Order: sequence, then structure tokens, then C-alpha cells
Amino acid sequence: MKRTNYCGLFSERDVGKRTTACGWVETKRDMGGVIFIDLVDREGVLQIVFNPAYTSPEAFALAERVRNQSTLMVEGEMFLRDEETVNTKIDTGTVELRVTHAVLLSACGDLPFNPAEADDVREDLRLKYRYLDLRRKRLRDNIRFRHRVTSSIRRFMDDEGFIDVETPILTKSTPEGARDYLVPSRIHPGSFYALPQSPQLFKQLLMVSGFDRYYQIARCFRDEDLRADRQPEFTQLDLEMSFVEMEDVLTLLENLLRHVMLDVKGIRYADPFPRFTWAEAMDRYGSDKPDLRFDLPIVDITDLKAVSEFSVFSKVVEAGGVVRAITLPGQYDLTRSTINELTDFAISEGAGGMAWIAWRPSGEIYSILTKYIEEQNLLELLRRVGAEPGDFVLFSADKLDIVRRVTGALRLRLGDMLGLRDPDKFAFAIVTDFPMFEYNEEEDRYTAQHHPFTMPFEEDFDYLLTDPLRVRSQAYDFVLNGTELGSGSIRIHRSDIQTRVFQALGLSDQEIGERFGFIINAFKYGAPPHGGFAFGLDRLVMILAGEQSLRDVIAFPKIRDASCPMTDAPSTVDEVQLDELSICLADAIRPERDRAITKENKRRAELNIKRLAEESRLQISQKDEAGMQDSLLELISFADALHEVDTDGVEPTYSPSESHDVWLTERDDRALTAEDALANAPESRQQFFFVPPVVE
RNA sequence: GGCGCAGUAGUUCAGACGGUUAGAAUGCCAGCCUGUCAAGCUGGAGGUCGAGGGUUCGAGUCCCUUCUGCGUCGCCA
Repeated sequence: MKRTNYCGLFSERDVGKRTTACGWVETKRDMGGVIFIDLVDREGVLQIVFNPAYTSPEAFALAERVRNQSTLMVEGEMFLRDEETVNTKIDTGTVELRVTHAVLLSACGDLPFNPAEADDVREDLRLKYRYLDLRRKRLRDNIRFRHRVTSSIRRFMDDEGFIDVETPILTKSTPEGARDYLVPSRIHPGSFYALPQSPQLFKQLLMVSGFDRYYQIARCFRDEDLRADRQPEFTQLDLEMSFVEMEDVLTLLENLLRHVMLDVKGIRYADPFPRFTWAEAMDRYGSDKPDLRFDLPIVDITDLKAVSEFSVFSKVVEAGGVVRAITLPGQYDLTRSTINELTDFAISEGAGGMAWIAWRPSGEIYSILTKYIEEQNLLELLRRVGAEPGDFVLFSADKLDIVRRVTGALRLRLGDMLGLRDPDKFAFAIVTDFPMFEYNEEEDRYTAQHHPFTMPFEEDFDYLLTDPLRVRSQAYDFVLNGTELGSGSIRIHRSDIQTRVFQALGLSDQEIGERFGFIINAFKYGAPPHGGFAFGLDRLVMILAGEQSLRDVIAFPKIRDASCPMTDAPSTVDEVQLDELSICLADAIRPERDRAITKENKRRAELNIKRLAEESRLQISQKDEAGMQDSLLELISFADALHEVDTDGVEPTYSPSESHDVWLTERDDRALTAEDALANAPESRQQFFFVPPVVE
């Protein structure tokens, strides 16, 4: 079975040639005497024509009854189309294959939905039939685009001397970070592997081993709740470099992203990627992942005279808070309801309220603030925030972290409102100097903001145990369009510093030893200074492909409850498997599992032995009835179990008897002696199987 | 776990104030049709209005409970 070419790749060069094409029936146009079929494969569409003038009667009959999404192989001659029948919408629109012979390779049954026009179909249905869903051009294009991104990355990493090394999927659970996916060990009852949240420790150990430059397109697992941009298993480009400083890693990453953007999007970036320290990003954009597709900067006005004149502001300042503003150029005429919506939104983000100024083009300042603030001070304020007549200015005053959150959220909301978040624009940003720790109120301890292997700034070493919140780390993020693409850091390569960081996180010496002993140990045998990065490949592809959900760039994604509608994973397993793993389920989830048993009980009720007995003209006692019921149920469940058995690829069995079975065409020609045949008989006499008498 | 949106034919959707037999498009089945390209025309089948309860003479529509999907917050070093 050979095709001449992909459907979508035929051209006028093939005209006049004997041609074979294979593909899926996308649409059929049956004119009665002539039938057109759009045959598609991954490369595109080809029109094939059935006409009794040149098509065999069998092939024509096939074309009449074939249904959409069936697979066909057709043979015929390629013709140039008449000028008026050319279809400019498809690449092969100037030619058509006139079919002489056709084979139905596989018929398509009733479709749950038509993949040719499935863009609006319910997502859960699409995911249940993901193989059909993936026939859609849009998804196919996404998956192929993803492949282009990964190959571009691999080419770059290769050229830069990085070595692709695989790291374990079955590994050790570590207490920091996200919830682990656990895998029970059969050989070590009660012990568990964890699936890696990232190859973090292994890549650091590869640096200790001297590989110098490592990368991997690695699957990572985190057992946390899903979002449109978050899957429980996802893919990272993971890399690590030795004998480097932060600048080296940032330069490499920037070059990588430039390379990829040019490769897959044809976009060349003239300027260096904008860089901010964490504090700058938080102050100017109210976020550690600023969306730089638009400006709308946040401006601090805490020190202005105008602020001290308005008591709502001045009280905040006296309490150590800040006052900040965002200017919307040309938006002086926002409606009252829009302003109210923005105010409600600010309040929902934690603000107490939202003051604002509409500076009319006439120069009139329209605002409640004019009642409290002298005009000259108000003008100074407007100058500070860069406003001009015709602009709208809004304010947030509160504690620093609240103002950052509120202004950051407002800025994005305003960006959406004004249509500034252009999906065709790709704005990168680099954020550095993250705080080393943050305080976790729930656990009443500090946790690492990046991860505990991040090197603090040397000048902050002394605060590690005295004032952890003051410690900055040599960590950095790459941000694209307001989404965190990934993060990295220079790592700790000295065991003494690593130990102090663990102590700052509140880990006891014993915990440190048990959980991380191997890496602290490794650093005792000569470790290079090293640093690296990991970025979310799925997210990068999603943004570049212009999709809103990771599910549209992953071939077989999970849904919101982390399950897979197609395979029904995760699923319960039988007792035998659990026993082997020394696992017993909590009482609380038993009822769920006992559904199978309920089914059994239902069957018991349906099984009317008395009636069976009457129909068989048998008289049975009550005791026999119960026994019979049990035996029958046992038989039924045995049949069920047999039904479940996967017999694909199992050797057929043979009967030694001479009798013919019309269904069983295979024959076993081995000669069988009587001894062989009776080998398992409980009792045999003179080559006969002895059967004890049943009826006296 | 909280909040929001959605659930009506295989699919995508409409369904006023609660009122006859719940509609459309598409798909499916049958018939017609030799140049279509989202082919067209004629006819037909197809519904537990997510499920359960309530109010009512009467519920797709109102009320309560519940299930499912999506989004969002918590969570995600």
C-alpha cells in the first residue's frame, strides 16, 4: 500500500501521472452522476473525482456510500482543473485526481462530533474523543508548531554545547514546594517514590560531575489544582551551566529566546530585553511578571504636598503606607458606571476605595480631590504622574503590599479595557533580585520564594538567620506578555551556606540530613559555581500559538479535576494490586469502591433461582437454592473477569480432538499418545478415563 | 473549599409573562441530480429539556437540592 504523495502536497507537476492517494474523507459532494470528495491528510486537501466515465463501478458505488472521516486509498490520474473549476482556497486547487479504483481502508461510524467543523464543540466531548479532536486543523497546527519550537530549542542548545541528559522519573519526595505525586514501592512496603516536580537536584549533581552544560526537555509533575495555564504534568526546558554568573545565564536565555522567536515567528528583537529588579517591577507594574505589551506605569506620589492635604491619603502615609497613581491617556470621559466598576474591582482586590481625577481637555479638573487639595498642588501631582489635559488619573493609597496588588490588578484590567493586550505582540521582560524568603502564615515559618538551592547575595549572608525577609537571592524570571515563562537562579555550591538556608527555612538537622543529605554531601567533593533555568515549554507554545489554554497545545491533556476523559485515568485498581503494594484504603473512600459490590447485590436480586428451577422441571430445596445462587454468581463474575482479559496477541489454543469447529480453522497436527491425553486424569484404566457412576 | 458562567436533538444553539404536539441549522436515513468545492432540492427519523424534589390546574421556564464542565480565588518552592 503505497501513496504517491501526501494529499496536500500534490501540484501541477503531478498532472498526467498515474497517482495513488490516501487520506480521510472530509466532505463529499454527490451530484448523482459525479461525486467529489475532499480527501485530507496532515498536509492538506485534495479533490478526488468519481465519474462512471473513468471510475470502475465498484469504486463509484464505494464513493456513493462512503461516510465522512472514513479512510480511503484511491488510484487514478491527476488532471489539471478547468479554469472555472479551480478552487483557490486549497493549495492543490488547480488539480484533481480522477479516480479509477478505490479501496475503503476503514469505515467511519457515527461521529460524536464532526472534526472538520468542531471549533465550538464542548471541550469535555472533544477530550473524550481526543483522537478525533486532533484531526482538526487548528490542533494539528498547534501540535506541529510545538514540534517546531522544541526542535528550534534543541538546535540552539546543541550549538551552544549543551548535553541532553535524562534524569529519573521515579525519585525522592522532598518536602519543599508543591504537593508530590507519589508512586508506591512494591519491594519496600510503606515507601514511596515521588514523580519529579523538576529535575532540580539531579541537574545540580550533573554540574558536580563536571558535565558543565546540561539541558533536557523534561516532564515535571505537581499535584496542585489545575488552571487554563496549569497542568499536573507539564514540560520544561531545563538547563544548567557551570562556572557562570547570573549575567552568563541571562545572556544565554535571551539569545535562546531570540533564536526561537526568529525561527518560529520570524520576529527579530532589536533591543535588549527590558530588565527590572523585583522591587522595581512590583513598584512600577504592581507585579513580578509585568505585561510590557503596554505602558500605563504606576507612579509613586507619596511624598507630594497634595497627598498631605487629603486626609484619606495623609493618614495612610502617616501609618507608613504609600500613595500611587495610574494615568490613562485620553480617557477623561470614562462613564460613571465604568468608574464604579473600576472602584468595585479595586475594592475586591483589597483597596479601601479609589480616588480619581478626570482632567478635561478644557483644563478643568473634575474630581472630588479639588475640594481638599489646592489647585497648584494638584497640578504638581498631575505633572508628577505625567498627565495632560484629556487624561484620567486613578489612585491607590494603602500599605505597600496592598497598593502594589491593587495597582497591578488595575493596570491589567485597564489594559484589557483599552484593548492594549494585543495577542499578536510578544513582549519579554527579565526580573531579577527576588527576595530569598517569604513568610508563610499558615505554617508560621519562612519558605523559599524560588527554591532553597538559590544563592543569596553575598552581602545578605549575615541576615540569613537574623532577618530572612531582608535577604535577596540571585534568582531571575523570564516573563512574556505578563505570564511567567520560567525562572532560574545561581545555585548554592557550598554545603555550609546550603545548611544555613535550610536552617532559615526551619528544617531540623535531622530533616536536612534525611531529605537533602545527598546533595549537601555532594557539595563536599568539589562543586563548581553553577546556575540555570527552567521554563515552561507548554506556556511558551501556548502564548506564541495565540491560545488561551494549555490544553490546546498538549496532545493529551488532563481536565480541571486532573483526570483524562479519554482513558478515564485515574481509576481504581483491584485488591490484588493494592495488596501487592501493602496499601489499604481509608474507610471514607470505601463506599465509592463498593459500587462493584452493590452491582453484585443487584444481580443477586435479579437471579430468580426458583423460576429457573421450574423452567428446568427441577425440584430444589432451599439449601440447594442458596448454594446454586452462589455458584451461578461465581460463574457470572468469572465470565465477567474473562471478558475483561486482554486476549490480543495471545497464542491460540488447539484442540487435540478430531472434531471440526467451523470457527476454529487452525489445526494442531501434533500426534498425541493416549498417555499424553490422560496425563492429568484423576484415574485412568487401560487408556480410558475412569468416570465414577453418577446414577445408581 | 469560596465565587461566577454553562448544561434543551448526534453537534451548535433558539425557546416572551408559566399555557396546544419543545423549534432552527447542521449531521443521520431515503429519494432526485454529471462540475461541485460549507453543493443543491424533496421527504423522514431523531428529545427523560443534566438528575432529584417542590410550588401550580399546568414547569424547559419559578423555588430548593444535587451532578457535570469551564473560568477564577485559595493552592502552584
